Amino acid sequence: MIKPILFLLGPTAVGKTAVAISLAERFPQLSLISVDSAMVYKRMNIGTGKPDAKTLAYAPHQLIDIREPWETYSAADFSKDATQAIDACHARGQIPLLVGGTFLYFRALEQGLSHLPAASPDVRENIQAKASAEGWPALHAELALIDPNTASRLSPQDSQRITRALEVYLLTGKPLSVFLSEHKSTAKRGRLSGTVMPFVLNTPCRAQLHTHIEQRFHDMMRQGLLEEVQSLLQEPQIHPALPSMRAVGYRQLIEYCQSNTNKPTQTLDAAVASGIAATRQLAKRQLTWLRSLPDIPHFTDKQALIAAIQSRLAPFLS
RNA sequence: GGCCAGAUAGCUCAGUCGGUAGAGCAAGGGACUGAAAAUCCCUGUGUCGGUGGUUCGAUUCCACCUCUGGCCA
Repeated sequence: MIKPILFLLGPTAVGKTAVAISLAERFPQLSLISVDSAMVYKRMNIGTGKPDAKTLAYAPHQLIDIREPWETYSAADFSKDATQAIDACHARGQIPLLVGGTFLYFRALEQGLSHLPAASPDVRENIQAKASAEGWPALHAELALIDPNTASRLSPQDSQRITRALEVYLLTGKPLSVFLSEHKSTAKRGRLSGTVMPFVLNTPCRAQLHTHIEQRFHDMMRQGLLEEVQSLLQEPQIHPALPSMRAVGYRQLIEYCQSNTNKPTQTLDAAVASGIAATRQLAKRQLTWLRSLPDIPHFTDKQALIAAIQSRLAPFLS
């Protein structure tokens, strides 16, 4: 008996959520699971394009609102949570539909991750401190001594990956590249208990996506995105360096709020414009992921996509 | 109407003491293993406002014109 696992992926602002919700309305057997690194955060609603409370009430999404904004979430957390959610879903006799635009999460879920140590805030803090004193190239050089393989594929400026590679070594005494090659040799794929059926919702053309992005950002502003950001900033545990606060739109409005408290160095219009640009850049990176993913059926029309998913699903809907 | 300052990449501007030009941002392509809405790599031909003049050669100097700001009437 095949257990289907639907994937619906696509760039931001193409309307994935709308498709997922209309499928969920049509087929009660479907159960939605969000694949989104920003929607996991509570109280980050408008800027993440999260469905509103009313929608979530009749089309519940799992893996939304599962973290505080000052907490972290990771591809590994997602992989574990999503696997669990999928299994639970199958156990109830439902079909999971995973929707989102965080491609690393999809990949981690489908291909698995190496057995690496979890992030350590202390270690990262030390690395960060050293970097601000000596610069990233110095740490890159240090990495080259302990893990030349990893160092050679990283830019001397790639703060995030240099941090991670050093962290893995400091925590285990083993180079990251060794972990990665072990994973490759054991090739533990297919730990997902089910058959992945992926679909892509794409835009007919880039210009149209850009238009949607711009309109959507203005809609978010009308819905009170600035107020949402301001009220998040009120919370004592929240500060701009958090991963959650670096999310597209939030980061730019935070910069505006902060420049504004000291001296008005930036206009709100400028902040909005740079938020829109950041969203376009996100979409561009997502499109790069999509191009690297072979053989997934693409749709630019929502109705056609819904019909395709429906027919793929037909054998499983009794 | 007069005077002054501008007009150079999609935007903001730099520059060429005359040898056809370059930054930031935007944009495009790519990478991606516990922060991924993150982090990083690569990509710069544009009637240098228009028309004439000087010159071997003008985006650069000169004249006129057009447009935009500012000041004076």
